[in-house]
Amino acid sequence: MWKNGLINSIKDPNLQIISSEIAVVIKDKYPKAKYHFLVLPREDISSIFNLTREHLPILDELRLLATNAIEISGEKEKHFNIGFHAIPSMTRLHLHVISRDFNSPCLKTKKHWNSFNTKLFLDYDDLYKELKLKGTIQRIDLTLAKELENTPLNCNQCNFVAKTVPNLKEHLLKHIE
DNA sequence: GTTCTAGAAC
DNA sequence: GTTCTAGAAC
Repeated sequence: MWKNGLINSIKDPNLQIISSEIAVVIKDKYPKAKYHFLVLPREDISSIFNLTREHLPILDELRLLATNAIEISGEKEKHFNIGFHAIPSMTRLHLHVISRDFNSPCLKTKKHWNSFNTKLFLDYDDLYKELKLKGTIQRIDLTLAKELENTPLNCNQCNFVAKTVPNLKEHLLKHIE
């Protein structure tokens, strides 16, 4: 089943960037930017909705490995989005670590873009705070989710609004030196 | 999550 | 006529 793809990827040493006793960093199979890593716990936590306060130390570890992976890439951490999808498709909790260029042939749809550039993307710090405060992560409202998926294609680096996905991708190239 | 592709949009 | 999006996949 495709939903289990990530769990198989963890086991493949060829895909691993770095790992610890607690978690593993792999390259996303379909990277949506120049750098796109996933940080997954070894513990079988299926998604953000299964998290409790007991897992806060694991989140700390995921965040630490995210920083390590970025260091290996040679880029600056401020050029990355670090967080979780509010509506994950694949099982096994995974922290996205993605460079803000979004320059990749695998970025193809409006939903792809909006999943990283609207409230469909939960910043690590915000999720961490919610978990600490409430002890659980609230599921996003389905109607709101649909609205967010259909948000106009706003550039993440200026106030340009693209008409189509190819139009956005062409525009994003201007922000790359 | 992706692939495929019908038909909408241009 | 070509580009682009969006829904089914048994």
